Amino acid sequence: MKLSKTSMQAALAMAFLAEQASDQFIQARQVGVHLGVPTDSALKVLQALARHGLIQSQLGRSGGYRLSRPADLITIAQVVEAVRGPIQGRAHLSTSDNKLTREIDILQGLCDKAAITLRAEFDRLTVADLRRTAPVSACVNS
Amino acid sequence: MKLSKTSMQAALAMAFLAEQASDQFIQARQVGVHLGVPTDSALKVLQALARHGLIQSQLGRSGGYRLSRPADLITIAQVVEAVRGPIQGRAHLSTSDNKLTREIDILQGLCDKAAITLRAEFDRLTVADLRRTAPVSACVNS
DNA sequence: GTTCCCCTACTCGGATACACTTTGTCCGAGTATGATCGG
DNA sequence: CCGATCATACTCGGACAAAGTGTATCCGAGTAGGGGAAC
Repeated sequence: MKLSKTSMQAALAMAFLAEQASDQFIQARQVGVHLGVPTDSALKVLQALARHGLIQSQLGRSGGYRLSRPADLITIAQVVEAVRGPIQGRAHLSTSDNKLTREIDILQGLCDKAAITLRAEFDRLTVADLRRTAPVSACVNS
Repeated sequence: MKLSKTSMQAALAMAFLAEQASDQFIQARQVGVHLGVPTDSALKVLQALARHGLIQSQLGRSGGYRLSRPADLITIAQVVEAVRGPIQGRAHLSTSDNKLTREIDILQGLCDKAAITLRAEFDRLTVADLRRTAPVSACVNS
């Protein structure tokens, strides 16, 4: 399984916001500097996260972004789904007039099941876990 | 999780070869017709499967392809890895000079773990299972 | 009848063009804060 | 001293170009089997 660049940026941005005071708004510019990406790119990610309610945005002169709830209540699965859409199984093949529907259905079912397993895996890790210094394997394993 | 078009074609081609007599060579043309794709496309898939030893190829006038071992000894994971490369976790982000290495490592570990889980899921289903008429959920669940 | 040669049908492997997804960048519009100006 | 107005700094949302990945198609080269001709 691979995490796209955008997903990584989203997770790292969330970790960055988690470091700040909970009542302070952080500007997209600062997030971009921290991630080493242009402000526009950071903005895209932050906007997606805000649309899904993971962070709050403040308009105006002293605006910015902050977490909408404690970091340990936000899972990586939620972050990834905010920027990549729902984690779900898909079997890419035009279900043409062939009689292969049975095999395709079986493979589709396999994809669905794998997606559920995958999402559960990503749900075990929270944004707060990204801040811990100790190896996180135990958390994922538990 | 999603299965690419190529992966689906590979799995369906394997299921098709599993239907044939075990000592009979099937031409790429026939596989293509069965899948509803051009012969060239089927050829690409079959060549990849042959390179990884999942099927045997016979050159010459009456050549073709056949399974190299019983269908119940070939898992979907092996088929997918033959055409898509190994199933492994990757965190797409340039590990620049930032001090984000800890967070990136944690996310990379999560990807690796997810990939292992995913591969195990795909290893539970064999090519022979694609031929069964009953729903295969039980197999995947067990 | 036997042997040699050629012809055909197929696979092999790379190369190339196309399509789709992902990524990066830009622009106009809207909003809240602070400063300024007039009463 | 107080309130209205303007300038500023930020977000919002869409649109668009660029890059990467996956997909489809084509071509020349090589190989095994069968048919035909010569002996």
